[in-house]
Order: sequence, then C-alpha cells, then structure tokens
Amino acid sequence: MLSQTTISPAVRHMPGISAGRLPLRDCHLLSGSIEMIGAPMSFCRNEEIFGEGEPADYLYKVISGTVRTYKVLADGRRQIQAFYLPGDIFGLDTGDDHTVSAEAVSDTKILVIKRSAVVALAQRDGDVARRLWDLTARELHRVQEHVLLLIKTAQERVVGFLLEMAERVHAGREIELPMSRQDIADYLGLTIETVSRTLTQLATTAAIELPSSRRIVLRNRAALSRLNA
Amino acid sequence: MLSQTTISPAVRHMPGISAGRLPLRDCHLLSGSIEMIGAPMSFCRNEEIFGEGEPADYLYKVISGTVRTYKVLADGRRQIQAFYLPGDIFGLDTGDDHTVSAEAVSDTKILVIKRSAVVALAQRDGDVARRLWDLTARELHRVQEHVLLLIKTAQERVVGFLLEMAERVHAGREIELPMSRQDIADYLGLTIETVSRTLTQLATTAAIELPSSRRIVLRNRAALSRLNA
DNA sequence: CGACCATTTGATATGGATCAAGCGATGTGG
DNA sequence: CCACATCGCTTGATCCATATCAAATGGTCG
Repeated sequence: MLSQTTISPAVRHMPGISAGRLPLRDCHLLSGSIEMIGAPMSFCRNEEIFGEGEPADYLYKVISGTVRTYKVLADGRRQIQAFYLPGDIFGLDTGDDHTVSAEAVSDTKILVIKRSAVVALAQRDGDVARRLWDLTARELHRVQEHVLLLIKTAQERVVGFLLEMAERVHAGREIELPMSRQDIADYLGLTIETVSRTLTQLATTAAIELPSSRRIVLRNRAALSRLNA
Repeated sequence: MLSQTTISPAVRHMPGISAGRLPLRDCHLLSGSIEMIGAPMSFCRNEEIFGEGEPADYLYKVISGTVRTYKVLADGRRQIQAFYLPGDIFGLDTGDDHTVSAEAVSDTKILVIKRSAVVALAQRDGDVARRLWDLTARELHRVQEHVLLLIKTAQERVVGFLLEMAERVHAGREIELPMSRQDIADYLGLTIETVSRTLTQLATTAAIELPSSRRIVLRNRAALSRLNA
C-alpha cells in the first residue's frame, strides 16, 4: 500500500518552495504564450517525481528527458498511463490528490509550477482557463486512444506504439526509445517477452530495423500503418 | 468508413436549432448551479445521437435513460468508451469534432446545450470555466480507470464493471442493467460469451444472484471487492 | 575478465476467443 | 390460444494468442 501522506520529492528537494517562496522566473508554461512562475528541477533515472495519493499542488512541464506516470495494482502489476516527452505538461490529470505516480524514465529536467498560481490566473484570465481546459481535453483524448490500443492484438499494440512515438519525437525514420522493454510492456498491457518477440518479428518482415535495442528504424511506414488495424 | 460530413441527429431533428434559434429554457447544466440554455430531446433505443467526425457543436446532459459512446475499428470491432446515466454530461470529450459516436442504449431524454454558449459564458465567468475544467478532468479520471480495467482478467473486469454500475446507480443490493451483454462485452474488451460465463460463475459461487439477465443482485460485496484485484 | 542487467529466444501452459448448439422470453400470425 | 419465428443469452467443445517458465545472449561497468 502506498503511503497517502508522504511529501512528493518535487517538494522535498526544492529549497524555498516548502518555505512558501517560489524562485521567480519567466518561462512559457502553456505551449509558449503565457508567462508563468516556475522552478526548474532535475531528476535522475528512475527517481520518483510524485507518488499516488500525494497532494497535487504542482503542475510539471518536461524540459528534457522522459517521464512515466503509472499505477501499481494490488498484485504488483504495473500499468503505465503515459510517457511525457520534452514540451509535454503533466500533473493535471487530477483533482486534489495525484491519482498516479510519476518517475523519471531517464535523467530529466522538469519545470515545476505551483498549481494554485495557475488556477488563480485562470480565474482572472479566460484565455488561461481555456488553455488549461484544452490541455486536459487533449490528455483525455490521448487516454481514449490508449484504451483503443489495449483492445488490439499484440502486434497492433506494438506497431501503434512505434507510430505514436515516431510522431511525437518527430524524428525521421529512426527513433531513439528512452524507455525499456519493461516500460513498453507495462504501457501496452503485454509482457516483456511478447514485446521483444513482436519487434523481432517486425524486423524479420522488414517493416522495421533494430540497430540496437533502443534504436528502431521504421523501414516501411505504409506496412506498419496497415498492421495498425 | 464513417462519413465525415453528415449532420448529427441531435441537430437534424431539432426544429429551431438549425435556424439559429434555441428554445429558451432555464435548467441546471453543471451539477446544478449554473443557469444555462438547453433544449430537451428524446431518442429511442439504438438511435444515434451524434456520429464520429461530426462537428461537436453541442454538449449533452442525460435526463433519463442511458447513452453509450463508442468507436468502431476498421475490422468491425466496437469499443464502448463510456455509459452515461441520468445526470451525466457527455460530448466534452472533444475538440472541434466528435471523436466518438453516441447512441441511446434505451429510450432516452437528453438536454442539448449549444457549446458556443457555454464557452462564451466560461470566458466571462471563471466559475463556469472551472466547472468545465472539472468535468473534463473527471471524465479523464474515468477513462484512466477504464484503462486499468482493460489490463485485468475477465473476472476482474466483470466484477469491476458491476461495482462501478452499482455505485453509479446508487441502488441497494439489486441493480438493473440498461445495457445488453454485447454492450458490456464491448465496454470490457471481452466477448459476449466470456461475460455470460463469468456472470454465471459468480452466481455459482454465490457472489451474485441473477433473477433475470438484466437484473443482478450483489449478494456479497466483500467477496466481489476481493475479486476486483 | 567477470558480474550484472536488459534483452532475446525457446518450450510449454492457459485464459479467453471462436465455432456451434441449445434455451428461454417475447412477439406475431393463423 | 397456440405454433412458430426471432432475439438475446447461456452452455459446450475446441483452438490459438499470449503468458509463463526457463535458458542463452549481449552490452555495460567495475
């Protein structure tokens, strides 16, 4: 059982914040048009950013690196809800308390923003409020796509994941995955073995190429899209 | 392929709306505190309310009956995203166009509200904006729970569904399901046969009772919660 | 080089899908 | 009022995709 009362590392580690003072800094919070107060923080690989059940006093924007949010079921199964890449905002999937835990997938820099400041601003400024709503609606849409992934076959899930990642990192043909096979498996509701087998099978049929386990070349996007159901 | 240009029945059938005039009526849109403009409409069993890809110009509040929203994959599989019961608001899971289709599960009365009116109101009134945000966040939370359901075993999914429905209809021990086994199956990512078998098995172990196929008595909630993982 | 960890590969087991038949309620026409 | 069609649901038999268990491989760091 996860503790309901621990303080999130994002607060623990940040001098000044727990004392009620936020380091002032201008930065673009919401897709680059609203000036906002935030503090940059660093997390190393696998470090916890916040835990399920903790008060959700902050919003987070990924500067560099990758973040995973997840839940662990009673029997130990872990479901990854989302991966957040540079530019993505997370932590608004919530009411008063976090309903998921968040960890750094790789060494990560994150902008931490006091939620109450944003909410207060939104109360006065309709545009900010609209932005917050849009962000949440976008997140909702993403989770709905995730639901669709989870009813598909293993091959369709893996292909869907690759296409999603390719689009989000907007790389060319080759993508660098920041997460492990176990992370991918827990995101797709599969086992690590099935993910691995599916990737090698895709490589065998020349749809992809695997220069290394974390690098994947999309060799035939048309074929992949066809396999995406 | 679903048409991208058809007009939603909610608009087609409503005299006055397509002509730009909304019947004026006071009603409580957002959990009962904001006066809003809306028009009541009726849909009979299995009638379409709106279709995927249509412009999302309205929000909907269920007065009586039940609504399902769903997507159909290319190969014909149908995934039900949500069931909406009396009091629930749907149609805000979207940007400009509906990303899902909506149908009446049973004969249903729905309040139809012009989206632009709500958005305009939210722009001026921070409380309304906050309400919209909350509603979307709540929907997000619901979908995240749905994701968790989909990685569980068949028995856990069915039990989870029963407990969810019991809570939402806040009935006593006996719940009346408005939807068919096929609807339940498409919500849970299972087949109709597996849903049926799981229910009879739960009945055999005395966790539930099945007076008729649509009526289910939760005989042992503690046992059910234990089976919920 | 050797330990460690992530990943791949192989062999087998199993939960749920699929295919197929039976059953019970509801409705319709004779 | 009954014979019969229809539809939703249940039950049975078999199959298959993915999980599970187990071992081999490979890459990284001391």
